[in-house]
Amino acid sequence: MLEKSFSPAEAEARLYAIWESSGAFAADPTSDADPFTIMIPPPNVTGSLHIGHALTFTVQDALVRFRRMQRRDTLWQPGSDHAGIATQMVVERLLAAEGTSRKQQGREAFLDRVWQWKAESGGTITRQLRRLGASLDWPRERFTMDEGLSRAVRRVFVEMHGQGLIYRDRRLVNWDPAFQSAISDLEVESREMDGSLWYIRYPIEGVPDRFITVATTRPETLPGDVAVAVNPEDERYRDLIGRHAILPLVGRRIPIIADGYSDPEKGTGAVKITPAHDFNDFAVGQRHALPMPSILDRQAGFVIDEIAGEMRAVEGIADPAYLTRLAGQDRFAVRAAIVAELERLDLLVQVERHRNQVPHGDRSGVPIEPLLTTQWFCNAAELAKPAIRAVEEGRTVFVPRQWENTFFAWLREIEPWCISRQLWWGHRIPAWYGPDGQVFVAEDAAGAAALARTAYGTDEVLTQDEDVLDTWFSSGLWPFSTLGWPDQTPELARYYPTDVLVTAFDIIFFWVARMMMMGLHVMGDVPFRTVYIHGLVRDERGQKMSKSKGNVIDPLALIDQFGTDALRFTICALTGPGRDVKLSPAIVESYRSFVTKLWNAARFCEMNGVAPVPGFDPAQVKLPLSRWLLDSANVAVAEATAALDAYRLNDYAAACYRFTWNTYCDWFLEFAKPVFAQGESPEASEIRAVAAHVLGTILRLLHPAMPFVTEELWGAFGFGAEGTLIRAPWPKPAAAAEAEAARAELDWIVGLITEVRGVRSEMRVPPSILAPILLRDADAEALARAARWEDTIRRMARASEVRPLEGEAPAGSAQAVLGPITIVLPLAGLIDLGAERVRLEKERAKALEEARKVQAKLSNESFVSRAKPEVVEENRERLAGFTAEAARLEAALGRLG
RNA sequence: GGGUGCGUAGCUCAGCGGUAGAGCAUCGCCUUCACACGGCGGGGGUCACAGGUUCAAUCCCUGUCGCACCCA
Repeated sequence: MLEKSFSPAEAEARLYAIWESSGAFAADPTSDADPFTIMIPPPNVTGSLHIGHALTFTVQDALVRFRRMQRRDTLWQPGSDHAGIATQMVVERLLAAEGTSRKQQGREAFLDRVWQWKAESGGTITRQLRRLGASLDWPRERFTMDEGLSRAVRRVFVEMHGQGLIYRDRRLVNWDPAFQSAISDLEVESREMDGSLWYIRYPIEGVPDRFITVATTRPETLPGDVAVAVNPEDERYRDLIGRHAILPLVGRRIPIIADGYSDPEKGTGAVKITPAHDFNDFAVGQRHALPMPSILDRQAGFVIDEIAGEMRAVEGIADPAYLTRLAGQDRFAVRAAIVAELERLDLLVQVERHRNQVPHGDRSGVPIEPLLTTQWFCNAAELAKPAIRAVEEGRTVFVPRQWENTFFAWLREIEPWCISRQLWWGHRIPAWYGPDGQVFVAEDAAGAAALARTAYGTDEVLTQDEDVLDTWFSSGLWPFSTLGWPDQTPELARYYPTDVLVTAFDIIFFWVARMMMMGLHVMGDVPFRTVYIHGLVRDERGQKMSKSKGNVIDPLALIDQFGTDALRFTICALTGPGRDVKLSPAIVESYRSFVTKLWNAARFCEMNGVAPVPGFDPAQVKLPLSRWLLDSANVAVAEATAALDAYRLNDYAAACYRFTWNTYCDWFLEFAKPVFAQGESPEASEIRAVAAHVLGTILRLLHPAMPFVTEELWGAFGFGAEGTLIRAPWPKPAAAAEAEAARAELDWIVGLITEVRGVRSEMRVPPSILAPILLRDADAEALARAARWEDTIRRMARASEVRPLEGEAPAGSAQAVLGPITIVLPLAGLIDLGAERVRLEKERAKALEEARKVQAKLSNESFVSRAKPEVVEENRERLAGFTAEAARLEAALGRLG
């Protein structure tokens, strides 16, 4: 016997263990079934399961379970990435708490410590994914720093270096002073800040008392200025072009140049140019072949080494000793000092309050400093071309389609990708330097040594590049490195390209684009055929969840409270393509009712002897009720399948919900009750068999969304051994015999019951009072149906009997119109005849209003002549229907007296 | 500033040329032997606004307003 209620916690742990230990999640490379592959977007090894994970992994698991049931050889590849910066931060914090540091420990000891941390704490999210029911092929779990994946990284690096797609360059990069590492454009977020715009006047060389005033948000970079730029069209400054200004505080002469970058409308129309500390200025500097002295170091402290030689004292304008004293100070202290000195020298014209966008490191949270350094770059523009083409040609398709524009927009104007990071945790760059600085790129030290021997003719001491690669470099290889590449494994041949990548839009640039570029370059084919982009999880007010807002919802807390199935079904029900999901505990609680409803329906079945019948053939059923249910189930199966095929999880959930609750529970089981009450009869045994069959269909349909409760019921009913629903075949529609007739009959019964219930409820007849149902103007077929279903009608419509009306309707009856029939409910003394008159008049008015609208349409000459004939015909029928209904209601009113 | 998406019942959303729908919430009745995490019934919408196309517009087009997000 099923327990009175479902206990999620107990069932989840038990069933997951059965699935996992029985190998139910395992892909089978030797299978001859069609493969279906999803690569997990590898979560950070430092991560723990948050609600966004719950969304994306629920979607993935639902798709995987669906395809597995469709007999596909399913590989859902698990794993995590090493999260260079995040992980290094975590371990550095640990060291700090122990009173030591990364630098004190040294590289090797530090890396040992990170691996130790990973072993102890790194598996959090993989444990949590099991609670979500995720059916990942765990024995295949990979980590981006695994030896195999590291080998793939080295191989790709070496190959691409050989092809000129990876190179060293001295460029301006986004420098994170907190991490003291370069970061990529994507790891920078601009934040709007309250700042100031400082107007500073620079004296013009050789023109006493003439100044040019520049406006800047970053006065601290002034010592690095190498020019003042004005727009060539700007009349105000035309005569100054070609002259020189004297750089305040420094004393160096800098040219006044003409460049379109300078916007006459902004500030004063004259801008200071600091190529080593601003991306726009860097471009100007390149155009005009200007020097690029740096005045900030890796800690964003002030340094004068590169300008010291050109500092000179100029009376009232520059004093080298002042700048020298500032050396070593932080950029913000230097800003204050420089502003103060300019003010003292009367070179500060004014200060305006100014809102500006300040780039910040997305992880460190500190302002980013553009810094001129030598780094490794990847020629992303070149790699982007095949990726763009693949999407243009539909070899990879985004769902929903509009995200392709986002993808294109970013790839079409992509900058070189800075792939080196000044960190220790990550894939060390496979480049070695000879004594003269010559670089040798090889997969290992021996390979580099061989190259060096060829170059030098002797064995020289080589030192490996200190830096590591951007984590996304290894993540970009994920779809094939996890399958064994560079080895040509059976898995690689079978599962690449993968079928679908599931992720949120915020990761299109970071990861999707990089996998596309790397996959096409290395494998010569797209990494996935479909990219399904889902929304983000928000709170019930639509706000993005964040720790600082305090509105985060912990998925594990929801699971503890309501069960995994409730959370998963909620997510499915709310996940339309590209739609954000607004989640709250209350909504999960309300969907838990559905889990409970399913459980109770099954329990009711069990109590009534419903059990799977071996060899049951749906095509052989005779009763209209059986045929109607099977036909309805076919519709549900078709809807659910189509919705999952189209990644419409919400439609899938709704189709299952509707069929289970509104059809199976509300009508079918109610209709079945009188039959079950008969005990043993051929009729009852057919209904029991059909009930079991369709319950099995429901369990299979719902399994991708609610794996645990469905699996539990599957086992309890003996549809299969415990834990085998996960591998049961996905249901297919199977035509029910004479479904049309069955549907007509059941629809009529449903209509009759609904009408009677409505009248009784509106006339406030208590359910305890039974009243006859008298049918006026009913034809033989209707009367036969009423007779066949009398028990059911009596039960569900609170009727004492159902029979044709003979003679006149008893005085004081309530009436309702059902097609050509008028339903008469003799309730003299029980109802308020005035209220009944009002009710009937309202009904009649409604029918007349509808008839009037349709009539108006049909009276329109151009409608009749220009609309499609079937639409015109349809409206003629509607008019006839409403007119007849109004007439019957009119007659009913007449009978009221 | 450029782009994308969205404004439909109190809330969350579906519909997308011809009858405006669901879930939740709400109201009324019902402790009927699966389920009160329930059953039955009801109310509730000038489909943001203004033009246009069309026999017909919530749906297509244009513009306006509002909200959200992305990029600069």
